[in-house]
Amino acid sequence: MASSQPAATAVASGSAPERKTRPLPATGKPVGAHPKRLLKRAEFLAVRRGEKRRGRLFLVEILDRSDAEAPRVGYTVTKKVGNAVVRNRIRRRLREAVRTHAAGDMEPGNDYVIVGREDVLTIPFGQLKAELSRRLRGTR
RNA sequence: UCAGAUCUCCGGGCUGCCGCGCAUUAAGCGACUGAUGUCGUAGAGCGAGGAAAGUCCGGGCUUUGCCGACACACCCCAGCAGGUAAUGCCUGCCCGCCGCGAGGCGAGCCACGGCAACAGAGACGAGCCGUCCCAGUCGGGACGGGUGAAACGGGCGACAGGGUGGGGGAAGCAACCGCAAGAAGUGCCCUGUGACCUGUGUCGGGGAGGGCCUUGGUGGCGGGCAAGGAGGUGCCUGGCGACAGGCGUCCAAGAGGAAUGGCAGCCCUCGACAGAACCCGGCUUACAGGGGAUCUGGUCUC
Repeated sequence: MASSQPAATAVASGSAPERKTRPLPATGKPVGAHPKRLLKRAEFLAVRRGEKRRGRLFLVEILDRSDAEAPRVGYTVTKKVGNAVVRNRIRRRLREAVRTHAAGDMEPGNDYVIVGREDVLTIPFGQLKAELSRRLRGTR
């Protein structure tokens, strides 16, 4: 399964590529804008047919829409990971990580669905950003 | 000072940067439009809870039904009196049980049926032993004894069915209304000899279409929807109290697959349960830690 893949442990040890596609300004201010969202159930179901990249923190599904429009992203947090407060916090952390860091790593014409797992709640935000950015680029 | 009871309040704070939702601006800036304007942007403002939860009760509101009356069915409630828009909620009192106490708990109508281990002669209807009295035969009565939770006197609201009294039409914001779009097809049945009209029936009244099967769809925009209301609070008046009345004063989340977040720094007691979804009133359940008031029991000192 995903948790047994060496990629997950590579991130935990900090040896993964740390190149930032959107360098932070000298002041350390986070920047960026939210990408377009996926909202409808049919859209989520469509993305399930695409490429799946499993990981310790989340599962990423990617579907190429074969057009040049801006990338879109949807978030899924199942009830299995916790109550409403926990699910809200996981989704918000993922959204913030995408906005401040990983949005530039998404390809135009693609739809992304990020399924958050429980560890998103506790991992340091820097690791979350790096892992998310790396998984969206597809780097192993 | 310790232990406890009841009621009540709070439930991380501050600063900076970035981000989100809502409304707003003597129309600041930009774009579009013939135009009222629309969109973007920029400022200042506001932005989850005491339980927002469970969805267990009660209402508002909406629709359904052409309406009204009565009966039945179904569901709910059950000491007495009161409060409330209303309740299964709240208050007072009575009764029962628990606690030294402050207090706490109660599923508390009626009659009938049923049940009671072990022990015990005998357990819901009878009677063992002893004494005494009447009768002086059968027998009847009183007191005492042993067993037991309970023995002519009760118990059983986590035993069952029944009755009485009181209350209730149903479905729910994915209700519902408007706009746009889509679909409105085919066959059968009943119908002015009255089909149909809330679960059923009857009566009065209304009344021209009503129903079944099949097919498609589960969707878009706006309203409902938030400056709120049976609202909180202070004082006064009435009341034991719940509460009511009067005067003053304070309350600006409003999404729509769903905003209230992320990071950094500092501080403390190091942060529990937990996320508004039409709106209120209750109940129940979850909860780290802390504050206040009143009261009870003990201990110490004077």
